[in-house]
Amino acid sequence: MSKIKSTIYWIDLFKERGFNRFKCRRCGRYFWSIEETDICGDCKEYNFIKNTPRTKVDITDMDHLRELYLSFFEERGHTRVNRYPVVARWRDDVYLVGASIYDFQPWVTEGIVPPPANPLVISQPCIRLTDIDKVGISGRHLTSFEMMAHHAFNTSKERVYWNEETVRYSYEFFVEGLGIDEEELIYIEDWWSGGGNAGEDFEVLIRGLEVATLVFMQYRVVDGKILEMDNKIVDTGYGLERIYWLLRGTPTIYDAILGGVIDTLYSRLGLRRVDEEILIEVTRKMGLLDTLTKENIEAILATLAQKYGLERKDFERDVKTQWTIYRLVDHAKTVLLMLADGLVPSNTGGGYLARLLIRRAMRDCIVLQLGLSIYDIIELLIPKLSKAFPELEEVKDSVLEMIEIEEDKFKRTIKTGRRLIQRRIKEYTTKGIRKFNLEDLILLYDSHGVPPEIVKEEAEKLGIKVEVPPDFYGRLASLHEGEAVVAKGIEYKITPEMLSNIQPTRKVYYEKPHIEEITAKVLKVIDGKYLVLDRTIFYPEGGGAPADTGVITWRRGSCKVVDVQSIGNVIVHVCEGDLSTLSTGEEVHCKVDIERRKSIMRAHTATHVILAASRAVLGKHVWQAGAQKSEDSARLDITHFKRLSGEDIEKIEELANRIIIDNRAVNVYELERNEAETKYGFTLYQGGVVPEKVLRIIDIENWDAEACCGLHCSSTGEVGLVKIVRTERIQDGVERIEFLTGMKSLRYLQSIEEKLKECSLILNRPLGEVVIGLKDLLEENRRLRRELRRLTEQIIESLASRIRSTMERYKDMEFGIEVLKEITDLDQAIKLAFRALATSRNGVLALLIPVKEGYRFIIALTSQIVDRGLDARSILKNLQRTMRIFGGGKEDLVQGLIREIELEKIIGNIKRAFKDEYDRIQ
RNA sequence: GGGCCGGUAGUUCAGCCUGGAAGAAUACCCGCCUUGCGAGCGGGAGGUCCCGGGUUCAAAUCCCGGCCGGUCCA
Repeated sequence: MSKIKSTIYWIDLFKERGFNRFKCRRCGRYFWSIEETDICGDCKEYNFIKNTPRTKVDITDMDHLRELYLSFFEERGHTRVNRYPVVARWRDDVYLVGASIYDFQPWVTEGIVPPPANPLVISQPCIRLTDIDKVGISGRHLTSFEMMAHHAFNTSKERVYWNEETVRYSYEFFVEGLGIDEEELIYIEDWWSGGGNAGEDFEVLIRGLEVATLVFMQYRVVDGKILEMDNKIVDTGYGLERIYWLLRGTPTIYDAILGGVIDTLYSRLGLRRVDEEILIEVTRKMGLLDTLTKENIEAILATLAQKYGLERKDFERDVKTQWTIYRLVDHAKTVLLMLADGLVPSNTGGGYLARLLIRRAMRDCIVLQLGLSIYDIIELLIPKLSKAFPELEEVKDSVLEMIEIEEDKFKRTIKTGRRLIQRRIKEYTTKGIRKFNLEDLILLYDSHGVPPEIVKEEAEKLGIKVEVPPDFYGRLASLHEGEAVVAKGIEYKITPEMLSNIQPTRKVYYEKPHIEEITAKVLKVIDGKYLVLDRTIFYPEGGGAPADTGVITWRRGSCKVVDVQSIGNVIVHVCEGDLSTLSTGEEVHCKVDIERRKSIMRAHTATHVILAASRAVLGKHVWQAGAQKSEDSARLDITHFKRLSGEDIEKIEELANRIIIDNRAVNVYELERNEAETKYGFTLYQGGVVPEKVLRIIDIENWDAEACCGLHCSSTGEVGLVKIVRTERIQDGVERIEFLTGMKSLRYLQSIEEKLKECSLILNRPLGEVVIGLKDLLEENRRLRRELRRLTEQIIESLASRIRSTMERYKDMEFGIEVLKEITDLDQAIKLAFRALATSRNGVLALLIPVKEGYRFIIALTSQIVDRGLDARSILKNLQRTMRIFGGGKEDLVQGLIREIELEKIIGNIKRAFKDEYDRIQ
C-alpha cells in the first residue's frame, strides 16, 4: 500500500523539546528522539529489565497505574467512559474486542452515532489471539490486555484535537504523569491500517519497549484505494501491562502482571524455576524473533545451555515448563474475562474461541504432566482480578461450572481419542506398519479433536512412531480452504439513494402503539409496488419481529400491505394491488391487522420476560443469542452451557408466568445512552441493537430492561399464559426455547389434553393411569415377542424333523423342496433349512414361502456338498433359464423371489435343476 | 455460517467399502474348579442395528431427508 506523504509527523512539541528526526539503519523508518542514535527503539533489545527507568511516582500495582492514567486525562478535559465487555455484541464482523476503538466501530467511526463523550478516556480489556503461539515464549505477548486510550472524534463541524495535542498528551503523561525522563522517549513514524480504515501513527517506545501507539485515523480503504474521511479520529492505545512491566523490570511481562499467581503455582508444584539471569537472556533472544519455529527456538536454547554449562535436555525442559506456566496463566485470565462477559464455550461461533483456549491450556498440562488444571488457576485468579473487575465475584460460580464442564468434555474427547489411536495401531500391527499415518493424524484432529501431541504420546507408548509435520496446522487450513461461502440475497430493490429526497417517516406506531387506523399522505410510489407515506402505523420488520400487515385504501382503490421495511429512517410499505390510481400527495387510509399485531406484541413482551426469567434461574451468563416472533409462535435462543433440564424449563416457565400474573407495567422511554449503560449495564443489549446516542428502553417494572425497537404490551398481564412447548440445542452452548402466549397456550394445552383423553380411552384406563397403562402394554409386547420367538423355535424344530423325513434321494444326494405355511419370515426359514440339513451329508434344500407376487425362496446346501463343488448360485442360474426368478447369495445359500404362480411347475423345475447341477459336478 | 466423523446388546465397539443367517469384549445370571477371595473353564440371558422415505428379489450395509451426539475451521 502506498503511503501518503504527510506533514502530520512534524510536531511542534518535538522542536520545543529538542527532538530530532533520525532514520533507523535497520528498519529504515524515521523516528524522533532527543538523544542522537541511528537505530530506532523497535530494533533494539530491551534494556529496562532489572534496570527500570526513573519515575517520580511509585506505582504499587496495575489498578494504581490504570487509575493514574484515567484521572490524568480526566483532568485534561476527557470524560471517563466505563469499559465495554470483551464480547463484541454490538458488532457482527468480530466476536471479541481487540482494541479500544472496537467499542466505537462502526457506528461512531462512520459518523452514524455520536460518541458517548468527546474526547473520552477509557481502559478497555482486549483479546487478541493472533500471536497465541508466541504467548509464554516471547516474554511479552498476551492473549488479553488492557488498552488504555484517549480518543477524540473530529468532524467537519467540530474540531476536538489532532496530531499536535495527541503527541503532547502522550509526552505529558509519560514525562509529567509518570515522571519518566524525556530523553527516554522515542516516537517512530509509522502507518496503521485495519478494519477498513487507515492513518499515520506514532509508536511510542521507551527502552526498546513499545508502550503506546497514537493513530491518526483519517482514511478509508476501499478496494486498495485510500480515500480521505470527513471524520478524523484520534485513536490511541497505551498498553497497561506493557507500561507496568516497564516499571517493574521483571524478566517477562507475566512475572510483572501475574507474578503472585505464578509464584503460587511454582510452590504448589514444587518445581524449579529457571535462573533469573538466564531467563532474562532467553526472553531477550526470543523477543527479537519475528517467527517462532521449533528449530530456531531449540537452537537458541542449545546455545544458552552450552554457554551456561547446563545439561541441554534438563534446561530445555525447565524453560519449556516455565513457558507453559506463563501460557497457562495468560490463557486462564483471558478465558476468565471471556466467560465473565457472558461467552459460553461452544463448538462454533465466539464460544469456540473460549473452548480453543481452554483446550490448548489443558493440552499443555497433559503433555508436560503438570498436576494442574485450568480450573485451579482460574480459582486463583478471581480474587486477584476482582478489584479491577468486581463483576467477577457475581459470576464466579457459573464460570467455574463452565470450566469444569469443558474440562470433562475435553477429557472425554481425549479418552475416545486414545481408543481410536489404539484401534488404528491394532490395524497397523496386523499390516506390519511401524509409523503413524499422516492422514489418520489429520483425521483424528479434524474430526475427533485429538491433538497430534496426544497421539504422539499415546502411540509411542505402544511402539509406533509419530511424526508431526511442522506445518501440521497449515495442512489442515488448506484442507478447509475450498469451503464455499454462501452470500445472502437482497430481497428488495430499494436503495437508500432512491429515498434520498424523502423526509423521514413519522413513526406513529411508537407514539400510539394501540391504534388501528390512521390517515396519511403519499410521498412516493416506487415501481408500482413500494409505497412511502409521511407517517405510518405499520411496524417494519426488525429485531426478530415480522412486519405488520393490513390494508391501505384511497378514493379510487386499495391495496394489501404484505411487508414493511425500514430503510434509513424511511419506512417503505411493500404492497400488493394496483397502485396506479394513486398520486403523490393524495390522502390514504391505513388499517393494520390488529389481532396479528397484538399477537406479535405479546410474543415480544414474553421474550423479555422469559429471558430475564432464564437469567434468574440459570445465571448471569445467559444472553439472548437470537429471537424470532411470529403471529403463531415465538422462540428465544439463549446461551447456556448445559442442556436445559425439565426442571429448568418448569422453573423458567413458572417464574415467567408469575411476572405476568403480577401484571407489571411495561414502560417505554428514551434514555441517553451513557446514562442507560450506567443504570442498567450491558445487559441492555440483548437483541443486537445498535447502540445509538439515545436508546429506546423497554423496562418491565422491577424485572428487566432492554434496549429494543419493538412494540410491546403495556403491562405483562396482556401476554396471557406463557407456555414453553419445546427446547432444542441449536449448537453447543445455545439453547432454543419455543413458546406460546395468550390463547395459543390454552389451545396447545387443550390439544394435549384431548390426546391424553384419547389415549386413556384406547388404553381403557383412567387419565391418571395412562403412563402405567402404556408401560404395561410395552412390557406385554416384549413378553409376547419373546413368546413368539420361543414358539417359532419349536415350530422350526418340528418342521425340521418333518422335512428330514421327507427328503428324497438322487444318486447320493439328499434333496428336499417344501412349501412353508407356518413361517413367513425369510430369516426363520434360513434357520430352519440349516437345522433340517444338519443330519444330512450331501444335502440340498429349497424352501418356498407363498407371497402375493409368487414365492419367496431360499436354497440351502450342506458344507459337504459345497466342498464337492456344488454351488447354490449355479442352481439359481440354472433356474433362471426356465422361470422368472430373482435373487442371489453365497455358495451355500441363495435367496430371492420366484414370480410364478403354478406350484407344480416350480417344484418340477427346482427338482430338475438340482439333478442337472449335481450331474455336472460328478 | 461451513466442513468432517459417528449413532448396532446395559457399556465399549466390530460388521457397512464390496447388500445375502446380527457379532466380539465387558458387565449380568447359572454351573464347575478353589478352604475363601481373585482368577480360570463351561453354559445362559440380553437387539426397534437412531427415525422416515427411496433403490433392490433382498438393506445394519447403498441413496435422499430428518433427529441426536462429537469435532475442526471462520
